[in-house]
Amino acid sequence: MSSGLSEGGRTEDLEQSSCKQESPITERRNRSGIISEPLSKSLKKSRTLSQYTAVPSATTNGHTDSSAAKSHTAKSQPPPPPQPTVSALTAAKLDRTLEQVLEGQNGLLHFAQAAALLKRAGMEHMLLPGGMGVGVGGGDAGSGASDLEGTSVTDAVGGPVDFPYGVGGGFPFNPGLFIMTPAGVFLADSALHMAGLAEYPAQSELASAINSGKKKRKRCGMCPPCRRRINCEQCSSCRNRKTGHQICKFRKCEELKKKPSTALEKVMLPTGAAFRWFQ
DNA sequence: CCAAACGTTCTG
DNA sequence: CAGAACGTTTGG
Repeated sequence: MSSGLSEGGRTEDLEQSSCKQESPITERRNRSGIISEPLSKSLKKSRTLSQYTAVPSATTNGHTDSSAAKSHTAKSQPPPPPQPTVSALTAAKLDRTLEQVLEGQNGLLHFAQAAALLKRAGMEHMLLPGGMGVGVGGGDAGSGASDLEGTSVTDAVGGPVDFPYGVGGGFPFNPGLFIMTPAGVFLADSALHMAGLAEYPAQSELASAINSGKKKRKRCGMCPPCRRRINCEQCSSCRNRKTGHQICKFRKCEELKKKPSTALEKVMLPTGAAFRWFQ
């Protein structure tokens, strides 16, 4: 599969090549090792929504579409900028704090991510009543496959194995741990406490913070610009990085381009269909 | 402490 | 209004 990823014949220059260390191009890295600065690491670890939502369509076992998911990710994307936007699936490491996760999604928590967190916190037994073998927490989470950039994230996290909602004929997580709102799914406070993560800001806090526009927003990590991993080095932002302190224009998150107020209104779950606890 | 990048303010 | 510059926050 390593090579089968070629997106139909796209000119996979820069972006893809970064997966394969042999980037002939300017692998310019500053002293912190950033190659043309591929986003903050935290983002690299986030997962795309499609990774979760792609499953339901495949009825029961999501194993079917590793390819479907792929084409899904490579959504139509106007290729205005110099480089093509390859669906560089962001690496998935569970090694994140709740806050990071929360904020990473504009304050909304992917319940999959929440689940992962809870799992890390040793709550898998509660999440998975039947104790279905979700072998995540163990190996891959920590040592991690450290980085499945470009590899099929499906295997890593969010895949049917990792995140088997809908697999065993039902949602394996305890609904009570989550709070569903039109704006997304949050982790219930009780869950936070149980997981020993209560110290993290409650969603309400976060939400309000975001609402008031106080808190610095973060990239969604899912939009094409976010998935871009290299700077164009041509736009004004790139050229004026010294003084501008701005991310490459082509990498500027679409969510962040919007006004903070409208950002929250946007539901992260396209249809909400993915969250039917009862079915 | 430093780099990266978001938000705000300034300027054309 | 768009773009540049600055101030500030955030994460390593």
